[in-house]
Amino acid sequence: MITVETKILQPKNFCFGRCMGVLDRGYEELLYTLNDRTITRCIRLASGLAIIQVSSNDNDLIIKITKDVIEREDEVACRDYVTDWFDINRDISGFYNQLKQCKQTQHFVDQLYGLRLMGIVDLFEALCWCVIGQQINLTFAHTIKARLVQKYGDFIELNGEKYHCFPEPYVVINICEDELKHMQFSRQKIQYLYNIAKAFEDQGLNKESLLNRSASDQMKQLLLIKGIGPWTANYVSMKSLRNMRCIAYGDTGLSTALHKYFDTEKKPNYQTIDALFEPFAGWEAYFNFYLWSSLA
DNA sequence: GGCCAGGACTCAA
DNA sequence: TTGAGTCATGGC
Repeated sequence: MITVETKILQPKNFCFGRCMGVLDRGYEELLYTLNDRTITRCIRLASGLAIIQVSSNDNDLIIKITKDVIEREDEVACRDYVTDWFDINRDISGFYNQLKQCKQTQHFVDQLYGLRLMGIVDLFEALCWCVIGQQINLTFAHTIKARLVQKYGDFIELNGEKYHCFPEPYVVINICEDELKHMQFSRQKIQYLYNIAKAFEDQGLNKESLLNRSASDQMKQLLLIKGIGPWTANYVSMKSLRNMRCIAYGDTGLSTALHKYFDTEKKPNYQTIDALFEPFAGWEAYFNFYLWSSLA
């Protein structure tokens, strides 16, 4: 194993610590570890698995890459990964301008300054994570995800520590149902996970082809999979496909935040939500994300 | 013990 | 197209 270091210039309106905070919510999590202002995780490159350790100084994000062999394209791929993960290449000053116009939420600009819409780069992982988290509490959702990752996710070791990736679709398809039941996945969730994995393996679903389609086509494509409903399609569009015009309608956290800041009903309907999001046209996903983050 | 949780599905009317 | 029932288990 060898290690090389590369850097990304931090954009304006960026705060590494705040971004890290989103990842550090006290849940059991095998897909990354946080310590000493560094995030470490395993990622899957075209040339194999790599470990990246992301930290920051005043001007840059610093990425240490550890891998058996590191070519030039691996460095580029790692920088691309982190750029996507932290949503680096987006100028969010337009969002902040809108936020300042809204008296109920203008304090977010200070409270959450520099926070980026942290992504889930791997589309398959994003979809599975949504299904796992549907209608169960997040603590338990993390627990059963960790069981799946620990048993079936590829990993590499660094300093005696294992770093896992989320399992690939062909792996998930071949896990027997009893094993998933034993991990306490419900029958419904098991079928939904199989459906997603089959869409990737048998029907050629992948992130690159989806990104070549319009946002509404992306939604239609995702909703064809049994187990993917409006909430999941919007969440994944926001976190993985990076469509900034998504709202997680029906989300309990979103309802809680809107009730808190705008005195809506406890579960506001579509019309109410759309009206409140209207000033944030083009930044709906960020507004949604900031509303979530403000509750943490 | 009861209600709720980062929902989505089926089925009836 | 809308509403009730179902899934399924941990956290509080």
